[in-house]
Amino acid sequence: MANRSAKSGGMRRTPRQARSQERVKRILDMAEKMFIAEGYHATTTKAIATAAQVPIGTLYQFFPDKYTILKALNAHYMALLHQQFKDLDETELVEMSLSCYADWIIDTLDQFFRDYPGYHAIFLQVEDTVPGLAEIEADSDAEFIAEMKVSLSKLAPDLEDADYDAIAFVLVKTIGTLLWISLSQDVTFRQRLVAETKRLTINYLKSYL
Amino acid sequence: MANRSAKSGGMRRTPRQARSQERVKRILDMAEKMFIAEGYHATTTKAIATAAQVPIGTLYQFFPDKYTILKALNAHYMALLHQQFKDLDETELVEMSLSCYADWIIDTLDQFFRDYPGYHAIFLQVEDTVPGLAEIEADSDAEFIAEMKVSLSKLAPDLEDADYDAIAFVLVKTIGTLLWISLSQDVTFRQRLVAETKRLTINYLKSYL
DNA sequence: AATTGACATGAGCTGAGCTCATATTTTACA
DNA sequence: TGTAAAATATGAGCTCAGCTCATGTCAATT
Repeated sequence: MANRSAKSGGMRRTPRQARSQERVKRILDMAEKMFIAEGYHATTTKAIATAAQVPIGTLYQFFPDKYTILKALNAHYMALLHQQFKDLDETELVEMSLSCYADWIIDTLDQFFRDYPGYHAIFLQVEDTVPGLAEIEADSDAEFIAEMKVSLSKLAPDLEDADYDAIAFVLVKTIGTLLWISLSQDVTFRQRLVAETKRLTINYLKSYL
Repeated sequence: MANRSAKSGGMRRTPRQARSQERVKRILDMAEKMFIAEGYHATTTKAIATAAQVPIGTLYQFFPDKYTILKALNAHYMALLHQQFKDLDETELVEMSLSCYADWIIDTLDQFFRDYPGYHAIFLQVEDTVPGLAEIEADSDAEFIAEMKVSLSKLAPDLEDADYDAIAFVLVKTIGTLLWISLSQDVTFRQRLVAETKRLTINYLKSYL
């Protein structure tokens, strides 16, 4: 795994000596393994320190808090992902069609998720701050999806059942996400996002007619 | 506010007597206020109990844990949202165009968010399990958006700057969300979702040409 | 060899979530 | 109305996770 000790994001003290750099690396590696295996919340800082063969005090000498360990892992994964996308800027972009560009972006992200399953394993659990809340929200979405399926089959017949499943799933998740995010934007951009959500939705639906 | 005491989702004991129902209502009302004002994590169960003028033991007699209080609030909001959508099924759906349907769905959700700002206030903070992580992820997305903006302006000139901003924002968030969610689905549906993401993206982009 | 600053250590502090033994109130029914 | 059973009430205090800090050891620089 790549050298992480150079990263200074939020760290309390940057390890200068070789031995402490080694220790920081061990802490991060063990934390990653344990977050994947047991989950972020179930993994205690004491357990990380023990697994990394480091006293708890040493861990806190470098990391001000438990969060920062997770943030360091996130930064690491994000750097890996950025690396994947750098490749395009190098090649000739101009000759590419929009379709190709879209394909390339999506395939690259999809590939990243498959290459680094630890990213999903860790941050899926982190999302679930409140044990069971994510599941409940998924159930709630499932209801909306089921309702939209019925509406779609009336508004646009002649499609396969699997199509309605896919379309309703995509729309519920997409619309929900975009409008949710729009709430954190300033008014102007917020209204634009609502308009864009409609545009996105309508053009997607039209492609099925 | 609507009667919540009837909800039994995850509650340890269903209050039968009027006095305890009143207390449960007070707990939920105070919890909601405090979650909005101070945030979920910063609000302690002791503080909720004190504000609701109820001993801590009483709170835990009805709610097995702090999470369940939040889940009850979520269920309440989701019920309100479902209520909004029920209206459509009543009216004649068949005569509606797909465009109208999309508009209606999006406007309704947008209106819900405006009608109940507490929902966003509470669950935005809950998302931020790890203080600052959401911000970091937003920053990371901002980088991707900036890069995509450059690519788009090369692939599809003749658009306003604000257009590139909106398109890149929408695509980064949408593609990221859909592919992320797809990881939790079974293989068949997962592949379908990747295909749908491409379809969604391409049709949206084409609408700008 | 000495001085300075980086590094090491783990007992123990803090405070949040939650329990449980005991007391009181309400309900059910003869 | 009396009484047994069930529901409700209570808060001191337990557990345990995150984190601190006083006291030391080691490494680098002169």
